[in-house]
Amino acid sequence: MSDVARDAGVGTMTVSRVLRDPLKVSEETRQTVLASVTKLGYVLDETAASLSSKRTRIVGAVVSTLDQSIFSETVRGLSERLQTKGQQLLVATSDYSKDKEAELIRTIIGRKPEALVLTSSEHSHLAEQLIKLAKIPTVETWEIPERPICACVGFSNREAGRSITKHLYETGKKKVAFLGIDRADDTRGSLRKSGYLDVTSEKHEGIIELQAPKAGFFGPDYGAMGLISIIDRWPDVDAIVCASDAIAFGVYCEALRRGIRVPQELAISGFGDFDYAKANGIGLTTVHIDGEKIGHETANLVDKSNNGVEISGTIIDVGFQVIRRQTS
Amino acid sequence: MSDVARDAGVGTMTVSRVLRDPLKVSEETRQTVLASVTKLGYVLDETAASLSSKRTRIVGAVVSTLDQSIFSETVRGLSERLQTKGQQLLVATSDYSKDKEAELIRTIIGRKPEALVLTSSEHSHLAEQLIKLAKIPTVETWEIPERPICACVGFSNREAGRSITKHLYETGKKKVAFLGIDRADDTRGSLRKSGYLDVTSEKHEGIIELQAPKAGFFGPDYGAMGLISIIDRWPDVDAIVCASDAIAFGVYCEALRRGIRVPQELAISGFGDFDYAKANGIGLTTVHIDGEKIGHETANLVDKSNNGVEISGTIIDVGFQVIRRQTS
DNA sequence: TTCTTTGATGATATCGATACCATCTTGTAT
DNA sequence: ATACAAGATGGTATCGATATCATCAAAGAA
Repeated sequence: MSDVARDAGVGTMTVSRVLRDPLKVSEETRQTVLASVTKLGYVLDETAASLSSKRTRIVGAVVSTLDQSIFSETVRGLSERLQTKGQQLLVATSDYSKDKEAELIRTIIGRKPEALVLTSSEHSHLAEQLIKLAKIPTVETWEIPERPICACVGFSNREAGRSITKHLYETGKKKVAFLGIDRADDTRGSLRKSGYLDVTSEKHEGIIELQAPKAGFFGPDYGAMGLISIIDRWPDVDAIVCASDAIAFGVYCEALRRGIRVPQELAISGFGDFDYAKANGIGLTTVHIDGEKIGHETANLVDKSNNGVEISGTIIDVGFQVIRRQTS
Repeated sequence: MSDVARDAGVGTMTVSRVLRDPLKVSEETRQTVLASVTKLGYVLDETAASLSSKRTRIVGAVVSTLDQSIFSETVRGLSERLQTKGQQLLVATSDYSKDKEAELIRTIIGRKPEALVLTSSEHSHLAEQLIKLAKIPTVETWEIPERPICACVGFSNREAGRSITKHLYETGKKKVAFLGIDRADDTRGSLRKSGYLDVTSEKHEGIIELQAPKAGFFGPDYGAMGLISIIDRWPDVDAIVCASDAIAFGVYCEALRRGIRVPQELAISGFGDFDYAKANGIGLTTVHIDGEKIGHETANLVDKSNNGVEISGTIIDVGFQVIRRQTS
């Protein structure tokens, strides 16, 4: 920066102002300085700026996974909107592990982010402690926790589970099963299951929870496998609530292969409403979640917080929507 | 840090060593210091550390999109492996725009990343200039550019386009069309088209390139729309090479709805081999790319570069694989 | 015994920007 | 003509770690 200052014949503070707060500098000086900046190809060092100003302009995010489109829409929405506010996103993936999440949070806190975004709603004790100690505004997403750490943007996974299950019963189905993946630290998944149980409680039609991910195994594989198990154990099941669209997709494809008529013989519902579920895809009955909106609302909260607004306690419910398509 | 030093009764340098290079400190002192660290909940300030040591431990990545699983696997593989080396990933999405990419590169360079990863293979002049001036080791991915900026990890999209087109002809198809999306700055997509043209050149069966993304329009929608256009213009087309799995997916679903028999009446091929294309999904004939491997190899290169190895000129070809499934 | 080596530790300058305060000019009100 | 406000600019301490060099003790070699 002092090179630029020398070249332009001004002090470093003036250069700094031109780049950060141009209106505080006279039009003439500004032009001279900008000329030197481009001439020398100077790029401001944000590392030094962060240290000095105590504004890092970094927002940290720990997401469970980026593989399924489910969170990547949120990440995109978030990142996109943060960029317009001059903030940047530091992303890490926890693979649905609370311990890994805590470790990542520690690392990220070292960067002194101005906010932290999490896609999980339950955290290890260590993680919560770290966040509190660092006093970083935090937004939990994709669920509304009973006792949020700070703010949250999400919806009730349990209520969503209830709604979609009710829907299947309302179409006249009698034996509705649930198919999910049993991941130790995936609270949202089990909340959806709870929702299913709320509705089906006494009847207890059938629940299959496949073991946690095997290497090289994907949503559709679990769906195919799950359908086989269910038919095997409860031949009279006539509808399946799946914990995700990816699983539902597998169930649907396997049903097609076996010549099972959907939805006449078997109704299928998913969760998330990804692109392939939509009308021009397989036409899957599912629960629509606006992942991008979650990202946008989160970015708005972060921005508010940066402007000095206390966001702790804020709860934004983006809701969900049961969408009936051809599989029910 | 001086708080910790005081609490432990040592100098700040000793605390710094305990955290960065524990072997340089005696066992006893190390324990005392670590005790103070946990007691005070101290987390090292990476911002200050970066400024002082000139090692930011940040790697920047500008990806075209995170929506389609296509790049997110790469991002995951990259991020995962970088984390084990103590590096963190700063991600930004360019939405397939060269100008936006250049702008993002400028912002990221301000963070003084130790390496830069790009998913596009063609860049604006400004972007290349910035990278060269900043002298940041850069890895271009998902293609092997004719004249790489520095290093690259990818494969030949054109060759892949050729292979999949050949495959369709070899199954006995006579009229093979191409269906893609016309995005101004998507070089990889047009390389695949070139590959198709290499094989089909004189016959020129038919090419449909739909207009660039409309809001709320997704891969499957383009596929459905594209199939209709193709049938309309060239009723005798008996195979379609799609520029992506998402498009192929839309074509397949639309074909099902119209009662067109796949592959007897119409063969369909995709590109990418996403989860839903696999055996337990729709069983799509496609070109398999190991996105995660691209991420891993890229991380390895970045690591080498950090250890002083000059990576400029390195070309890693991860290849591709035509996979025949039920749609051809 | 003396000299050298090795390991552990500390003092201090430094990284590159910005916060804060001081200075100086110019314009306007009295 | 004087006083004062407002705008433009610069000097310097500072953010919190680390690089570098200095110091000192203990161990081993001559």
